[in-house]
Amino acid sequence: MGARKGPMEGRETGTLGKLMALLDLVTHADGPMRFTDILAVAGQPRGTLHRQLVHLSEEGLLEVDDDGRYLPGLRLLDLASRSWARNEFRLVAEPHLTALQKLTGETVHLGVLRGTSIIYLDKVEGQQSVRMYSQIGNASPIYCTGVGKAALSILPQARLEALLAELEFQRFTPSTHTAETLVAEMDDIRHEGCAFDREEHEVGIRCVAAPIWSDNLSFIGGVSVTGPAYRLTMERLEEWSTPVRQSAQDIMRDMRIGLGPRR
Amino acid sequence: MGARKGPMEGRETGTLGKLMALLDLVTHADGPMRFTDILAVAGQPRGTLHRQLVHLSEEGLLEVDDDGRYLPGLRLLDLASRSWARNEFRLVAEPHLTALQKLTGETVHLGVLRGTSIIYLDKVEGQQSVRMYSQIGNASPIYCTGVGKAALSILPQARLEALLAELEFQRFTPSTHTAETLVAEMDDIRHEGCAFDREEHEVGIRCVAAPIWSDNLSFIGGVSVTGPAYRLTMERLEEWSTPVRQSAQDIMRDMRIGLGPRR
DNA sequence: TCATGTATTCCATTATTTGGAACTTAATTT
DNA sequence: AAATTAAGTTCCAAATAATGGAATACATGA
Repeated sequence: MGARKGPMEGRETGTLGKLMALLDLVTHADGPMRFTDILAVAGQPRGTLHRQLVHLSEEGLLEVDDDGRYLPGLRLLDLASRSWARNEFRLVAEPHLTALQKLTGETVHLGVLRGTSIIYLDKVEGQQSVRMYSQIGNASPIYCTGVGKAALSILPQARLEALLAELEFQRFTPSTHTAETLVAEMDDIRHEGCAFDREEHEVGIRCVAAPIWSDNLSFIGGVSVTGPAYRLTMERLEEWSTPVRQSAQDIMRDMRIGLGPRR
Repeated sequence: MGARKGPMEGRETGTLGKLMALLDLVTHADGPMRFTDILAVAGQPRGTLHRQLVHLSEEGLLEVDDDGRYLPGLRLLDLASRSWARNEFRLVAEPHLTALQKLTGETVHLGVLRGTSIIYLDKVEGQQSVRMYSQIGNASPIYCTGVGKAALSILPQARLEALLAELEFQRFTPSTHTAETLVAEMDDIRHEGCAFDREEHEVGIRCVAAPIWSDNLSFIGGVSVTGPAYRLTMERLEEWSTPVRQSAQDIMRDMRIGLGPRR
């Protein structure tokens, strides 16, 4: 296949890139990893890997438990809490998310397109079930979430195709899209101004989402209302598409004010 | 003062250390920074700084807005959400935090000692005021928070002194401790098994906290109940010191089970 | 004790980072 | 519009840090 050396050939971040790849590896694992476990999958020589792990640990990006196993470090929490607290999109959207939650009584999400994933930036639940923070920061597939499909719908054709080419479609439920059915639905979404998730990511969960974007498309996201299928019938979902679209509009309006005249 | 080259001389993390220092600088700033702003404070030559910023941005640790200003990147959120979701201390403690919140009706915090700060790992509020995630991940001073003082109280003398030597005492309220008054209170805390925050960090906020530690002191943290002074009279706080201490005990018991027999 | 799996250190070689200066681009003034 | 100043980017020889194979230390259990 192709003569290129590998995927992501453009990325040249030197030492940092290698260290971040390793950090990702350990962070995305199911549990703590011993040195040998990492050695088996990291494809680095012993000496190199050892020094890299020591450096990451000394910086607090990884931690070593009493058994010498490596796991994600708490320094990441501190860094992320600042990233989150200062995110302008989230700050502007917050009151609208709360209002939408009160109106519908269901869970409201705010997400943003990053690469080929949706990253959730905020979540407002009704009967606060104590599970705060969860979900926030999670990277979810773009092709089977409401926010993801809404985001796709406003991409210009070229960028859409480029993105689709990078996707791998995994089947989560019987309704999960394939490349073909996803493309087929795009026109509907563009026409309606909102996207429905009909149990495409998780059985028993439905959602309606509307896109949010900046004038120059330098960023694209969305807002959604999510809930169990027994409460969120398709009729109810249609009904709520109006307030969801309205929320998206309101957030966009406030962002323009917030940013002021460009320069 | 002393002949050492600088603080943290032991840390030798090469390229990573320099990049993380830069990441911290931008992340801890009040707002987005332009290249020149960073240049003025980073103490790095133009060429070097530029490449570092490009590398951090390509990895998603920083982002560049439409005006070319740098701010914390969302990659941090993804990394942190995994660090948080998998944190064993937090997972074990969670049901106990919820129980304690229900019993007292006030806000419950879980924190862990990291260096000279307390990092908050979880928070359970009553009338969930929608402000989820906030506070979690925040690094707070050790000498004027309940959890911080509780953690200090179980440190062995040598480690306590080493830590105190590194602290700079900032006066947040009229009741904030100085080095002397803090040391003086230690015996009380050790005797009582819990620490009170008598509006030492924020006027109008009181709290009672109990320490949590592992057998070998490889980790130290605490649990606390926090609330407004008008509700949390000192009598009420004394009353709740019992369930708080009990929660700490329960969490420690469950952690030992969770970790299993050491090896 | 010895055997075995695991983690750490060493150091000559190799690759990356460094930083001053030259260059490009954008914004501001005359 | 041209000139001036400021802001950001690129270049490349020298300095520095990362690499990786092999030797060494450490832990565990027969």
